[in-house]
Amino acid sequence: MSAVAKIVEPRWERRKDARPVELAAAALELFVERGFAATRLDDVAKRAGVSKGTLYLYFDSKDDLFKAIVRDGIVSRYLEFEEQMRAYNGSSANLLRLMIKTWWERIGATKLAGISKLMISEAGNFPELAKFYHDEVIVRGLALFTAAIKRGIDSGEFRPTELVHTPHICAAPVLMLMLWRNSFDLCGVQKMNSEDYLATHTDLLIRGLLADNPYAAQSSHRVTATARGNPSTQADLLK
Amino acid sequence: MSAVAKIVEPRWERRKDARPVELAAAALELFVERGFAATRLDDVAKRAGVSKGTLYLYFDSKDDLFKAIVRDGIVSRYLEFEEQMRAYNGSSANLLRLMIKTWWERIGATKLAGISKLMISEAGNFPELAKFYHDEVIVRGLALFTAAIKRGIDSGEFRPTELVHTPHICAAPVLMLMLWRNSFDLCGVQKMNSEDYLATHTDLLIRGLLADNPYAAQSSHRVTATARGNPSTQADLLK
DNA sequence: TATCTTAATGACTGTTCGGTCAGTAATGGT
DNA sequence: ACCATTACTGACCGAACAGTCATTAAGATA
Repeated sequence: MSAVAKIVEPRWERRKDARPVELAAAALELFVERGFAATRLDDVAKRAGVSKGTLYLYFDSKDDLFKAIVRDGIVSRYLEFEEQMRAYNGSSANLLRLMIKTWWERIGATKLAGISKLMISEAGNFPELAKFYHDEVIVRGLALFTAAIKRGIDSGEFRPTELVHTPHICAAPVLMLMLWRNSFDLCGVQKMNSEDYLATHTDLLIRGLLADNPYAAQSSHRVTATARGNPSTQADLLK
Repeated sequence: MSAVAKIVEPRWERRKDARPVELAAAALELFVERGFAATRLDDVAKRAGVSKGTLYLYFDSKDDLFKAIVRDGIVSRYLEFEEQMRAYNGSSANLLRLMIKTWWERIGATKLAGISKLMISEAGNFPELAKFYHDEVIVRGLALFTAAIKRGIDSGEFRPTELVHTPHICAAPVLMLMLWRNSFDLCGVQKMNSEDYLATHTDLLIRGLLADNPYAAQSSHRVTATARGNPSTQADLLK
């Protein structure tokens, strides 16, 4: 009919390497939005730009897809993270700031944050996976906080504190923010300002931990005064 | 056949009033355990001791059942709670302690705590319900914390603090504990000690909030020393 | 250009589960 | 004791969806 040369688009491309990660990314998004059971694999495939059959070339089952997302979603990033924290040699208060900041930037603010919502929602249906996540993600994360606090206590910067639950308390507000952004934040409710929220948390936390000798009191003032995003302080954080 | 008088058990009883609450209770348990979509209404009915048909006499649909649970699960308890907090006239630190303690006893430690997990999981699928929950439960709860903190600041007991996010930080660890007990706690992981966890949280929080003048410093010491379940302090909490 | 390998498709199947309704029996009234 | 009312049952239906597989075509090889 037309004299114009017809560019024939191929109906699909072969992209053996890219498919699994694209499928996992699409699945994570939908699982977090709708929940595991309520997500249809046809929709996952569609979002990844393939057919459902393709999904089954790379994952054995819906469960397998879920497990794959959790298993290699977070664990991989830990080694580097742990090393970085161990190498830090500023004050313990600033180490805590750095940890929370880094956690937020590398995980909390990304799509990966949805995994924590997923695990909480589905722990009952995947007990062995929940155990894995607990041991490999939660416990290791808490250990970092424990080490940082202990470091502060040993140096006299922090007052002696119970070390079993305090790390949980350090993490809880960050986790809640991650959950919030994947639930209420989506639905017509005014959004949370992550930066201010975390600054408030960190200030309150450090103030709660500091020993109250004259030196600490001075330090406490400095921390409070510079907490709300003072650039020089922010720069200091990265060593 | 037998000479023994046969007691004929009725196959079922008419209990028009009890059914809805029993069904809602059974549904809440299963929704929290397995998630909304993964829960079969046959199982809900079975756990409530009725058939699926009966469920549909009292609830229009699965969605309706879910909404009913959320709507009249928590809201009803608020008036009394709010009044109690308004009437309190001890120190603001102890008001905060009382709030957290009461929240935990009345909701956190009960089956109702599961509702928060449910709402977080299902917010994406029920946006209007999430909005309702946000406005009627979360905002009102945060308002109580806001009022308590403001009270402390006005009296000079607490240092001046940002009031938008701080209430969230007060609530986050309690909420996390509620979530934890309905997810990881179930699955082979060592259980959290709620009492100690909350004591640690409260101590840290109050220490973070207190103004650091001589009086506050003294008070701060007292708080830390008596925090871990000192009976006299615990008794004082109830006015 | 012809041939071969295999990534990708999408129609199909079996099952699960939300929702319905005709029938049954518990109970209150007379 | 009989009837009228209605709470409750459970077999049934149809839609939705996880998982399969025979077929198609992209693109590598020579």
